[in-house]
Amino acid sequence: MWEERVAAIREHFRRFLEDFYRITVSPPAVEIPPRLELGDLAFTFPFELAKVLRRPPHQIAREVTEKIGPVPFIERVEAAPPGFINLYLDRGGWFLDLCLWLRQSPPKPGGPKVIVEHTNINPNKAAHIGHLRNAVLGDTFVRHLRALGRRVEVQNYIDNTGVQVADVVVGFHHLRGMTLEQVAAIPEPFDYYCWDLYAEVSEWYEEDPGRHQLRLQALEAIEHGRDPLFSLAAHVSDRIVLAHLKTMERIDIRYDVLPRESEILHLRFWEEAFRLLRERGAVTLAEEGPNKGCWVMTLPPAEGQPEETKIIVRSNGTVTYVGKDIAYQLWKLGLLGKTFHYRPFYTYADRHVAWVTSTKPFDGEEPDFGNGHEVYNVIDVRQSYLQRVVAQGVRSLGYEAEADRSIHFSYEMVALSPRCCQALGIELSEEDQRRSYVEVSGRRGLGVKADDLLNILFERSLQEVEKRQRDLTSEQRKSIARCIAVGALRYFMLKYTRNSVIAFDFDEALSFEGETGPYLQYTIVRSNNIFRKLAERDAGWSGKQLEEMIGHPPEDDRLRRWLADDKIWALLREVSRLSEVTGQSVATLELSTTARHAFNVAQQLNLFYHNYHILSEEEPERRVFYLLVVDTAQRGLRKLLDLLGIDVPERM
RNA sequence: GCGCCUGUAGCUCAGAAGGAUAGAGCAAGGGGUUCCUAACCCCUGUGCCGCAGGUUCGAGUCCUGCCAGGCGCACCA
Repeated sequence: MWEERVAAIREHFRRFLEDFYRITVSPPAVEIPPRLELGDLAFTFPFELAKVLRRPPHQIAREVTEKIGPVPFIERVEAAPPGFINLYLDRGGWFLDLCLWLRQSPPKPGGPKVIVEHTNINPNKAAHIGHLRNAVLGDTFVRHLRALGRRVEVQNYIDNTGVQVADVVVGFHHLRGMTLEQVAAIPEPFDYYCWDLYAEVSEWYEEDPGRHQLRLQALEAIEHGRDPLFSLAAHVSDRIVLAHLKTMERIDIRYDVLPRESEILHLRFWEEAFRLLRERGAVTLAEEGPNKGCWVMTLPPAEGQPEETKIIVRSNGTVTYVGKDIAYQLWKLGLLGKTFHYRPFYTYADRHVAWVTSTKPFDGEEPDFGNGHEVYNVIDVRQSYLQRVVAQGVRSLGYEAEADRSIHFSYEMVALSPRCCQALGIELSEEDQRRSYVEVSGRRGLGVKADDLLNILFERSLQEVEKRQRDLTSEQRKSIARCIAVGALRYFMLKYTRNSVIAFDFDEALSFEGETGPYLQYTIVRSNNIFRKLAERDAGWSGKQLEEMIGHPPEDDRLRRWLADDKIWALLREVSRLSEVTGQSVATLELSTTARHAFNVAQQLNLFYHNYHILSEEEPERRVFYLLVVDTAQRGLRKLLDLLGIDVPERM
């Protein structure tokens, strides 16, 4: 509700300025004053107008406030030195509109399809905290888009034929000498087993670099379907993908489709893309120089820089990673002219199905994936260069608009703080000790596994729940603890801006106090108890009283008087910014904006809870008003938590 | 060498598209529960906003230079 209203106010001022001063201006920028005494909105245009009109800003501000007359949604307008114009909202009308707005049902999905690709973990080891950041950002972004009524498809790309899987296959076959049957008999958690094996293989290679030959052989066997390595690779990657899906399901993250490298290969996506690239001159065969014999793409030169070229096809005829990625990106945009078949891979607890790509038609109805109007790739910042190359590939085929709609949702990595390394018993080199953080490395087995972190969070929250909820069953307490663990984790991953490196620290990640997920959950649980107690104590309470007050507010000026209380108004105004803030989050891909806003609302609601004792309020109408304030704030906060993927338990 | 990012309180981080007195959380110290859950609330202190110039009525925010740190720039994925 915020943006339309503010737009109307700005437009009102724009018209006034044009009529009154006979000038042409765009709607003036509006901001929120630093303190509530200074109003709810503020203009600074008098400072700019001062130059044009050659008059002091404060004089202009005073003149405008005197002459503007009634402004929609605004109760009064004041000029403040040295030239601000402060607007005070009509609190009563704003509040009632907010109550109604929060009762609207969410928009139905429609319009052009948006594809969001996230998670993309190599299927050769357990997921770690870095992957959690990716998945949480991606999933939260998806929730934001859906809340805006966008039609969203969630993809999780699986590189099941790459070196990382090959390395684990080498580990099983050559290092361990295990057969497929023996590997299949390894008990869960299989992804943990592979985590260790992967690190072991990496070390084994280093002892004798000649062993890298085995990796190449494995890659070749996997690509050409030669057993036993091919079946081993399929077993490893399928089983680990399943483990990843289950890990992510623990934090309420689901996927629609898993496009796999193996099908991209077998359906010859690259060959088709290569044909297009050659036909349209996007890649050229280098006849001379160091790249002789390679097909290269030229990147537009940065100003004053020499032209850059990127090798797409090696001189031995094999395609590079970027090349394959361009083919895949073209498919996502519906520009390849080829597509996959699909079969169900995993059914979630809520019956939602994650499909996986296939080369053969499915015996039943196949969904239609890909062909997105807009594509977001959630990948960490280290891939920025390659993502630029991919977009350039699309662009050089002549798809300018599609390249612009190929968006890299980049974010910084999760690293390990020195304290965290100590806690994990990791010995650091002298070089690493000097750093403020150490990069997570699957190859070195350096990292915190996602499931381990979730398990610790669960245990910690269970301890807290057990302290407080003695009368609940063990199952109920566990369910609450799970909910809290998810809230803590997701908020932790979202509270930082995306280009801030998270130096992972157990103390911070496991905190349930202050700016944390559990604080947000607790705020709702506690305020919700007011309504529960009310229902227990007051037989006449049905909740209808709230609707009654919205539909028929007191006819005298009581509502006005109640809302004159800045402590209450501050809370309600903050809640009313919901759509503006989340819109900002989507526009800037900065989801921490939503997270922090939710925290602000929670802080204000806690303050209100603390300062006003609602159930013992004796004046009945005022009590209903207080209840409506709590209800409104709670609805707003719940919407925000939905966007963050944080559920709220009944008690905690 | 080139490109991108970061530098704000003891620590971890926010700082609306330049605006009014630079904020949160944690940590430290003190206080609050016969009451709707103390996973809460209140009080207390700390800032050459990396440094130096510039643009502007106004700069933590924009520009230039420098310093420090991180990441990227393969016929690896």
